[in-house]
Amino acid sequence: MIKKVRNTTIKEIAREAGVSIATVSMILNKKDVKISEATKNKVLTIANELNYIPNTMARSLVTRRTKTIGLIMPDITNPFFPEIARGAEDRASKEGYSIIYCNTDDSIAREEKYIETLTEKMVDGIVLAHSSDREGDNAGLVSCRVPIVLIDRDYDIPNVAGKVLVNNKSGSVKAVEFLFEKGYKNIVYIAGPMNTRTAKERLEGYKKAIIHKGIEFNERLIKIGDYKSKWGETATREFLDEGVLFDAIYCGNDLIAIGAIKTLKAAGLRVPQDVGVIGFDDIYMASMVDPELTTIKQPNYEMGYRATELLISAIEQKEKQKPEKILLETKLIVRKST
Amino acid sequence: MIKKVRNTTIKEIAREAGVSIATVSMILNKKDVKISEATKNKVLTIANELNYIPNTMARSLVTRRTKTIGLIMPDITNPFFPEIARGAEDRASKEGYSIIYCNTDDSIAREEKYIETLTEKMVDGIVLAHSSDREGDNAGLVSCRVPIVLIDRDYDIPNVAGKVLVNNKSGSVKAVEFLFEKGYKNIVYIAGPMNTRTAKERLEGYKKAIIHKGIEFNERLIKIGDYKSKWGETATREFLDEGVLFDAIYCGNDLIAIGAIKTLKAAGLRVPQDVGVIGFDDIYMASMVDPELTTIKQPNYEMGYRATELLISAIEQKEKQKPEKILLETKLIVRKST
DNA sequence: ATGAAAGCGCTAACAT
DNA sequence: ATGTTAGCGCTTTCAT
Repeated sequence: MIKKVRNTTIKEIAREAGVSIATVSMILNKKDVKISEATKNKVLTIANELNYIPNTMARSLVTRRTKTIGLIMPDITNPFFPEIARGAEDRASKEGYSIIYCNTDDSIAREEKYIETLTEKMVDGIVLAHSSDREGDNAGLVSCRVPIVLIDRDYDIPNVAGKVLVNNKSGSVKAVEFLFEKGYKNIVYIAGPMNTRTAKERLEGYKKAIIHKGIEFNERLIKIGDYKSKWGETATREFLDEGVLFDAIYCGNDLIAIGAIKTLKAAGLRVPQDVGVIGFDDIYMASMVDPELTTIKQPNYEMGYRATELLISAIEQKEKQKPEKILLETKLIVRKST
Repeated sequence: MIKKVRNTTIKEIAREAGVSIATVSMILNKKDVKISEATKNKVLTIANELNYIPNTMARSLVTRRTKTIGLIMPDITNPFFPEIARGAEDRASKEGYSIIYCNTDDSIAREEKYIETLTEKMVDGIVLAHSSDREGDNAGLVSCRVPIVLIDRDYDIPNVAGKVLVNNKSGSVKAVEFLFEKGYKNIVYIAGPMNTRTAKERLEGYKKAIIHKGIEFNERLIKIGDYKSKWGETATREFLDEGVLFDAIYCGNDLIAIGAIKTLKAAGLRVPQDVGVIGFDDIYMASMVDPELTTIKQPNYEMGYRATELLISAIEQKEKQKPEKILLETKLIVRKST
């Protein structure tokens, strides 16, 4: 192996300065409760001259902390995650923490393997970001011995130190109200699968908004399926075939919206002139794929940032506190051409 | 601080098995040159029962290796990098390495800070991915004591263990030949800044391709500017105003292409019916922003993957070898609607 | 105000 | 085939 040049050690500094290693250690760690200015300066100068860099391994071995955090997510290549990752890294580096990042492709096996690896590497905590709801099957997490902060998920495991969630309900309200403001009168909703928390909350928001507008809720106005563009196509087709009166579609997520637009255009309808479409900017970050599309954007950067913040505070807390839950608001990103 | 549950140690295993810690260590590290099957099994069983997880800190302290790699890039949020990061992580985890990732925003100061942090954390090597060419100013890198693999850059520093580059010239040839195949006859080129290696190589490729087609190269056919969409707009405007005869534009990168298309459309020209446009899928990953756009895509995933591979081999090599240089080919991604 | 010494958990050379 | 031992570089009581 390529030999690594050996670093200066506190031992060398101690010898050079004519003091003990304990003294050097105290000074370098600013625990200089009772150290004379003279020796302090001497040691600091020498450390600087010798270009001293502390050996984190040695330190971690005794302190049992590494100032490293694990970030587990399905796939950094999915446009949903880079912002989360960036937010996490920004917050972490601010506090001197580093981030080890891991892609699981949503595989439980890989997740468990990573949790073990991260444990070996002695990370101080883990930020966990999933793409989809997934209940149960958290064996790996449950046995994990460091604090965990969940992003966009709301179930309980023993070591959750916090959760950072998105206010899906208020996001839905924003979307529907935007369509009303734009002058659309009859807004239908294509929802995702109701076994997911997000879909439930988004539906609630839709209902709330139309009822608030004085419109009676009617089952015919919504269609429940999955978060795929194919479903957006199908559902839109069904609305058209059933002769449901609508001039705008609110979509449970961006994939559904993409499908809906496709069907509308195929049917000779113009978007947004004939039919308004808006969706939750969810999986594929439609705002990036089509900067012209109006969407409800999730605060991904902030999620990563706040989650990491929560985690660090849990790590550094003297006492274990009850898990904190942060609810972040979405942002309406308006189609430029409207 | 929240107390971390203490792990099983080899000492405990040794006591339990009635052997010495050295024996346990050897067995667990598969350096079991001369260990009886009996004790080997006994130790392995006990280790398993006790749910033993090695303490990487302690190991690293003596081996001086952490099985961790640093990945330094400008910004994971820039669509150019997630694929690189994913490629790197895939290759790394295959070999049991973890990746610490760092965003520099192309700031030298941040880069140097990260190199110091990574050194403290004792990473075994660094993969460095810049967004743009940047000559000189490599103080931080030069003094770095672990092997470095450069992505998409070709300058020399003492500890480069390798470079993974893109074949820009052949990529240009591909782009121009594609336009010829599509029936376009007069292809002009809007280039980026000639102080960058990429721009130089791409221009060479353009020249080679049109000369190969039997067309005489003429300075009026190219315009040199920068890698921005504004420049794409301006240059296209100039071509039109000067009355240069063209039916296709090859753009030095995707931003330029976006600008070019904008100007063409404003001038009432249809793309690709009236004018063909193709660009190098460079900074903003046009293929993602507009899946319909034909582009020359850089092999980003592969860059990350191969760079990490090179790095690992450099790390594990007994002898230092001369830096390896890998040249990767681009891929033509054809507009779906053509 | 400073030093001595124990030990974090492990590897590796050397004994036996 | 297995055990003994000396560190790796640092933090942290406990003395002085």
